[in-house]
Amino acid sequence: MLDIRFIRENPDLIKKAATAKRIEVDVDQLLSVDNHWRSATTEVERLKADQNAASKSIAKLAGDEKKAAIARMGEIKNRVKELGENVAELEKQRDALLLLVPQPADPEVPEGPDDTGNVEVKRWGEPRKFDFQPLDHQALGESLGIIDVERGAKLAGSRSYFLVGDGARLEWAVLMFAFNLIRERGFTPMIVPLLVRDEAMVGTGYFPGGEEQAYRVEKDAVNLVGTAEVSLTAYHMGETLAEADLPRLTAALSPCFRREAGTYGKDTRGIYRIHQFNKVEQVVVCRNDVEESKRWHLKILENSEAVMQAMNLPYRVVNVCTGDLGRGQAAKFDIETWMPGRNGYGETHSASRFYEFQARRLNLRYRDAQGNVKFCHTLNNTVIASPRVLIPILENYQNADGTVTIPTALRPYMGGQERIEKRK
RNA sequence: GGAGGGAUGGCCGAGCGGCUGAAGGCGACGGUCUUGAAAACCGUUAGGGCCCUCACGGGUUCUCGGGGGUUCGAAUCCCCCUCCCUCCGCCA
Repeated sequence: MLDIRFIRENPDLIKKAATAKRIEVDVDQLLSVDNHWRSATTEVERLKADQNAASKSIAKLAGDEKKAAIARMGEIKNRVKELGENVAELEKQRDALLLLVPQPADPEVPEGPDDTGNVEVKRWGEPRKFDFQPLDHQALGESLGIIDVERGAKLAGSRSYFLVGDGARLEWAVLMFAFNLIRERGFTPMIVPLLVRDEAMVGTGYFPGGEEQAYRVEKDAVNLVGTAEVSLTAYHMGETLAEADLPRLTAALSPCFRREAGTYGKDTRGIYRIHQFNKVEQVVVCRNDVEESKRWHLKILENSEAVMQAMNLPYRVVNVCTGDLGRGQAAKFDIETWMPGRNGYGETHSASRFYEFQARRLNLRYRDAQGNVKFCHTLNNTVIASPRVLIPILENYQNADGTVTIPTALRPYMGGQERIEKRK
């Protein structure tokens, strides 16, 4: 959410920013409703001031004089009520529109229509040259007996899967490796609620707009999170922190749930795009300082690069273009990892910075050294998301005999095991 | 799931229809005192919105868990919701 005052003063900037992001928003409608709301507010408040003053004087009166004064108040009361309802209605309309206004992309974000406009900014590692015909993760997983998509679909529908034996163990290994790494880098490990109220979804910017992507438990009016970002970022929702408490660095290991509505037929092979996965997520809540936000953005990107480097997986970093940014993101870097089965890079991480966008919605603030209350800045990035990351691991580490070598960084989490062989 | 009790400012805690945006205490900050500090004393100490102002600041309104209602007037009365506590039941 943006400051309405900023929007009032810079409507054209907001319109341009929305166009660049390919997000439809009626700024003129918002400002018109806002204008009506402001004049109506001024009017009601004038009336209420009269009312409050009269009430005070009534307290001092007695007898007939008091009765007469009270009788006179009836009319003003009705007008206040009527106008007050109007103000409340306008405010509701305004707030609904305000939630749709996007955070403008930062100047260094490339302009572009969709992910084809993303700009590669870094490349690490060399894609492996195979001297045999490599398999993709699906074929590998099937032949090794560690990924079972067919049975997943049987009882849970498409985009569901089982990990079996060393597949399940590899998943836990990669998650624990990442969870430990991020802890060593100063992030407090957390286990978080996965079913959250609408407040948390709205606060982090997923609602309104993302309702179709979330599983909802209607009976209890809660939603399954698509990422622990929601719970971690909303952790201090409604609080005013002390500046000394910032930055807050947290990380969670959690299941994530996504309906993937509107993606029928896309990425249907294997476990690339699925309804349920596990992820270690890192979240930063810092002071209201653009330069500091940018520094943290690079830091959380580096944290995740360290994970991929430790596993020696080739990847590239892309600066996500305007058209591919979400409503709240000022800038985003994706890490795309080399996946031989796709003969290309596939997204494995997404590092976002929001400035105040989420903090305003969450009413997440801090008191600075001068005693001023300000909105925090928030950022987040994937540390590891699995089983998607099993794709590059299996595909890059496969051997001619059909086995898969386990990356050395993960072996301590698999009892020292060095390779995955066909399950007996 | 059933029966009760509760939610007040940074914290503790009083108030239980008008004199209360809120006593008192603690904490924090500023000052007096002191070579310095402590103690003592004095003072300051919530947030949001709207209007005026270049600004300093001023006016006004809202906020005592959240929403609605009663009333000329609500922290105080009524209803709904959320959360916390106690007891009973069920259960990983």
